[in-house]
Amino acid sequence: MLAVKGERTRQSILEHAVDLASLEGLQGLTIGKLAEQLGMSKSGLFAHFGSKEELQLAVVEAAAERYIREIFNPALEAPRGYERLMAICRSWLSYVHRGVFPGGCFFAAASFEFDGRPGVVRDTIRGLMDDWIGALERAIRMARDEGHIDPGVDPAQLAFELNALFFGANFAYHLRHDEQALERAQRAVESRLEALRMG
Amino acid sequence: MLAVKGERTRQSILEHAVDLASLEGLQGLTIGKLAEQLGMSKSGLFAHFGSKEELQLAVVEAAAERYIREIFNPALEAPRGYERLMAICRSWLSYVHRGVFPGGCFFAAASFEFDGRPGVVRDTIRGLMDDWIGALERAIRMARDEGHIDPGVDPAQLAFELNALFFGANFAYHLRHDEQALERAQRAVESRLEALRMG
DNA sequence: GACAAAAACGAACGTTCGTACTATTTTGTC
DNA sequence: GACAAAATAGTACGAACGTTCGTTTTTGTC
Repeated sequence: MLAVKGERTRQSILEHAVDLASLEGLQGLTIGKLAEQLGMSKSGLFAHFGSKEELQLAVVEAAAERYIREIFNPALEAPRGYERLMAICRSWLSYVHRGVFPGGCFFAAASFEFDGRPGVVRDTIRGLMDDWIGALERAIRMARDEGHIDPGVDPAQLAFELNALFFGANFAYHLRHDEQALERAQRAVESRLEALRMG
Repeated sequence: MLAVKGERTRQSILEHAVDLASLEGLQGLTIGKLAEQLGMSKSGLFAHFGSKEELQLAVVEAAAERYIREIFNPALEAPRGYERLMAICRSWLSYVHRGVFPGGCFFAAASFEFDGRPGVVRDTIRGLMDDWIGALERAIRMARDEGHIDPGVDPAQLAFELNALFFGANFAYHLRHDEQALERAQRAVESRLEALRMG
């Protein structure tokens, strides 16, 4: 339990705001609606952030924390190398299946929402996505350096492909209600990685 | 030139609206902003559609026409089978590169924007995406039936993977400004298809 | 060129948006 | 329990939203 009440309230606002934004988008996320759903006044909520843009930034940060907690950290328990790389992939697909964000992957949605709107929010999202792809590349490089996969593999290329499969799975699962989407992605990931496997 | 003036105006509104929506989203597309950019009155523009939702639906339809015209039809000139399948893939990636929609692929953005919002707009987008994936599957089936690729291929699986690569390319190219994104996608598509090729 | 129909306009509606203030309540500390 | 500080509420604002309606302009037909 945090020391001050303000910080506690702020966190619970953000948890709810992340869920709402994953459904309605960061633009569709509105201070009035958020305050109403939380049973507090617009101005009281507003005071925690000072502007809509600051709220959006805080929401993006909170979503990133949830993302790391739910996808990345669990996978770090797997031993570095091939296993961990595979654990990250499985973790990603299970994260969609578990419905960590009610509207599907927050960052896939935010990426497409903001890719054409210059500003701080866009820059933050881009930075986080760069971090994510970078982390994926690092996991690939580790697997390569441990001698688990073909040394000729291009980490950036493979990270691109894996991430594409994740986004594609999220799309098919959430928009098309394709129940097999996650299995399809899993199958594609496995056959791609198995083909690179060594030893 | 169309017979009636109304229809001409409607079309030019929609062409502009599609561009605007690809940048700001279908929700961010606003009647006032659109009217201002076109130098006409809000009410005059509004009268063409009767409601915001009808405008959104018309915009989605107009975007679909552009999509088919720019991606699909050109690829139909290639002979059916492996060549046409590859032509569709190339066409898709070049469509992103040519900037057919200023904010990146309209349907990738619309899919992620509306996947959590029930309603007619969402249903329409979903139907169009089903059509698109269906068309991709058909092209794959043709290539298979012509004996150009491995007869054991699962069209739905391969269509899923190709589409994922397209969306992934759009994401990396537009949000991350990864200039190599399209080449990466091209490379992934080619190696996936070449591995299936026969004869 | 007359004239009905179609298209575009201008002004206003009620609502909601983000934001700014001031007052009130709640909190943590001594 | 007093008391300053922090948190929340209340009210109001100008702007923008989608929408309605009556008027004016433009169009196509005879």
